[in-house]
Amino acid sequence: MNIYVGNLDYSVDETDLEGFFEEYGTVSSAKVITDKFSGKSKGFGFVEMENQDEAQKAMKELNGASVENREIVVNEARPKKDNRR
DNA sequence: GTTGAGCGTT
Repeated sequence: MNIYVGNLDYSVDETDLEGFFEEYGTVSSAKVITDKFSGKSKGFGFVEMENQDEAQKAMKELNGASVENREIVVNEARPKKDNRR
């Protein structure tokens, strides 16, 4: 299961992301997208979970969750190669 | 500051 996490605060990194999702299941990988030139976070990231069941539960629980004064958005990720900017 | 690469680049 590939999960998109948006509206992240810039202070949130992939370690934090993984921590959030680990509470609901096994995280195979977590990533926060950062601008390669400026090094700034783009404010979104991705989490991959092995168990789809847990992934959905995590999405449900974490979507709209407040972290660092922001409400994060969690849903299934889009295909990477098909639509990237 | 919202869907992952990277060249040049922000």
